[in-house]
Amino acid sequence: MRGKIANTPSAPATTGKDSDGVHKKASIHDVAERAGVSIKTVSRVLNREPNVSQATRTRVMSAVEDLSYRPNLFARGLASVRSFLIGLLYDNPSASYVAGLQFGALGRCRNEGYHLIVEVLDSKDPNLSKAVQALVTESVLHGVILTPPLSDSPAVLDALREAGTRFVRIAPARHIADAPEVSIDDRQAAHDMTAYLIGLGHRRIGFIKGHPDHGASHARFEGYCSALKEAGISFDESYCMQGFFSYQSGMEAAEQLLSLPQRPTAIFASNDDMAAAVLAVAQKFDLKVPGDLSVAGFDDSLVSQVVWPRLTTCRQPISDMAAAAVSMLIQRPADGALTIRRLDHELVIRESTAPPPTA
Amino acid sequence: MRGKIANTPSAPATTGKDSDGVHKKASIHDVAERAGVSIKTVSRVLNREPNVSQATRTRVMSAVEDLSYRPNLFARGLASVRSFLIGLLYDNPSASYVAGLQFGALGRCRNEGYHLIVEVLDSKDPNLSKAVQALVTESVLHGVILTPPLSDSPAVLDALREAGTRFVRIAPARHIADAPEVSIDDRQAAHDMTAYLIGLGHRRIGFIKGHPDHGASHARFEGYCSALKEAGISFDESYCMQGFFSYQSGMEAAEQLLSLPQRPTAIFASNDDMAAAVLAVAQKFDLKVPGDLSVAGFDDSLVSQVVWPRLTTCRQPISDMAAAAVSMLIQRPADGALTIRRLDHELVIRESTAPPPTA
DNA sequence: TTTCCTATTGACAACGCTGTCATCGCATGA
DNA sequence: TCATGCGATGACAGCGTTGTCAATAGGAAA
Repeated sequence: MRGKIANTPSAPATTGKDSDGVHKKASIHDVAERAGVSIKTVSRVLNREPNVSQATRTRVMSAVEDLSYRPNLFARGLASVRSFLIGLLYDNPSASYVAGLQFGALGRCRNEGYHLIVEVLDSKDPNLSKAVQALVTESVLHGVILTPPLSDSPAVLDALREAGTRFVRIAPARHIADAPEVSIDDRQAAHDMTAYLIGLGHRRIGFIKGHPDHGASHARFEGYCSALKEAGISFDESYCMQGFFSYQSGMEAAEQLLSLPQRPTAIFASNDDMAAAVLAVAQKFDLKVPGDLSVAGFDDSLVSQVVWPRLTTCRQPISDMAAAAVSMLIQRPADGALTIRRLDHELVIRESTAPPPTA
Repeated sequence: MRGKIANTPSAPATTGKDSDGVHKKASIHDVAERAGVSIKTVSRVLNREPNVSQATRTRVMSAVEDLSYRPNLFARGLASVRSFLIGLLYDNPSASYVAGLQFGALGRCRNEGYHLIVEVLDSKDPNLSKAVQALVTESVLHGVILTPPLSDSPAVLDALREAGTRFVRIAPARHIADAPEVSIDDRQAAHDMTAYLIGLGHRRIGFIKGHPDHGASHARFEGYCSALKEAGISFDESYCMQGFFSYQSGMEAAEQLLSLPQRPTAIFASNDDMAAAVLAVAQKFDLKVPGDLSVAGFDDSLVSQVVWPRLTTCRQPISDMAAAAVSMLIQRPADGALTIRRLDHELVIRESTAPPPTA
């Protein structure tokens, strides 16, 4: 306030401003002084520790309010084990997938007073484990969220264990003891979708597999097979193409499927991007969707609603999964060591599927 | 090494492992001891400070290597002004836009040894400025990157200035003195696209505006108008629809445009999502693209390649923009106070545009 | 030779918080 | 009445860095 005539009415607080008009941040000492207690008591209140009288508690809280005090993240992290920082590691799957995860994680983080630090890793990098190690030693994360295909990378997993950093794996391929994960039941979901197509009357159902490095790919394929089996339809290898979750790979697979002498009346692709590619190829083959060919995807990503006809797909609650992962990270391990969290999927029926042509 | 027979040959390092097999992190003291210098000298080497002899420098570096030491982010942030943490603030524009920005920012951060902390804000939130303030006081960010529509939010800008936090705005609507920004020339880009359509022979060109809160929206509209004017085509208000960057809004706008008695032969939408919607509506109206109707988008997002026909669009180097923003944040303000950084756009011609039908 | 500089290095105090342990006051039970 | 226990509080020492300032050595200048 020096050099200025302070004619402002006694403002909400007397947080000092320096000559630049920049707020000086209040520290725990300021709060303590204002509340007439020791800094330790302030710390107690802020961390909801027991053994503080209600009276002091309110007094401290109002001092906090007045000074708009927020504890310094760095100081906290340095002094205690808790760091309030969660890492989200990914290796560039589709934009919408990452964005969805991130959104869910952020929401939960905000509620809990945590922050999210994101990091891209290259799962093909030979120095992957070094990179992970560097990351966690440097920035003392409370825990990290692993997304596919990182969820199943031994290098990453080992590095994290070595460093003693907690982690949660999203949609991993394999279960690992003591490695918490959250996923949907991909097998069941793919089963449901296939069964739905069969229910429409389809018998020749093509399938485009996902990237072999992604755990979900295998599960989805199994689900497809089991539904066929259940309906007494014999499995035909030529109806199964290897895709890689990319639009491009979807096109190639679709070209082959639709060139078959007895072409399928329905194609189930392991994700929406590839399903969208099927749509494009169908147009090229002059096939009407869904009149001549039904197409189903997986993920319920933006793409599925942006193409025409809109895709029948399977919605997985990506945001909820990420939120759950954050919660698992935050909650102390003691609270019932629930290591596998499975969320519900949902079939989303749109215009790209219909009964097969009555030939 | 207590309680174990150390028969390993003198391994890369003697980083202690405790009984859980978890690496104890090396601190600057360990490095100092191993190199036979004081911690301050280690600090000097790590921060590339002058006045350290080459000999000690190498000695320290090899100790760092041996112990795979990485300085603790929190301690650094606490002790110095530099924090190595950059905030990316966004308010949920399209997934691909955010993902692109984030990717670019991450790459540059990694190179510079910085980390990225992401945060979602709600630009409609009346407590927005409080939220920003809380964020920056709490976590001592080196600087933040603002994405539209946050780039133009007075609440955010004021809160940041008040807190003395540096920021860079991505694609803001208005220039503000001393507020660094990075953008493309949206006006010119839209001009180019419109001119391209005119060049194909189109005279009735519909336009779908972007969200009015986004700065780029106005600039793109201006570019459209100026290109028309330049070609001597009179501006027709009924060919201009208000959109909001969403697929839904694109559909509504397209419905209206295509219902016009004299419908346009080309439609230029302010982003790809809306352009994709135009494609869908065109199909509903039984119009062939590009035979009966040309469609152009903006952004070169994934969507533009996933629809059929693929969209002619304008690529803006989103990743590069974010990377540039990071650089601007990191580089000291003294280094030539370059506050506006403008990157190049690029027209991407695909299958959704062609000469108008020869009626 | 002596003096002065400069390049190199180190000791030590922050930074803002939490953990540990000591202290105080008051109610309880013997 | 006095010891005992417990709830409430505070003093103080770190956490792992960087900033400040002092100390030392070796070379140039006088």
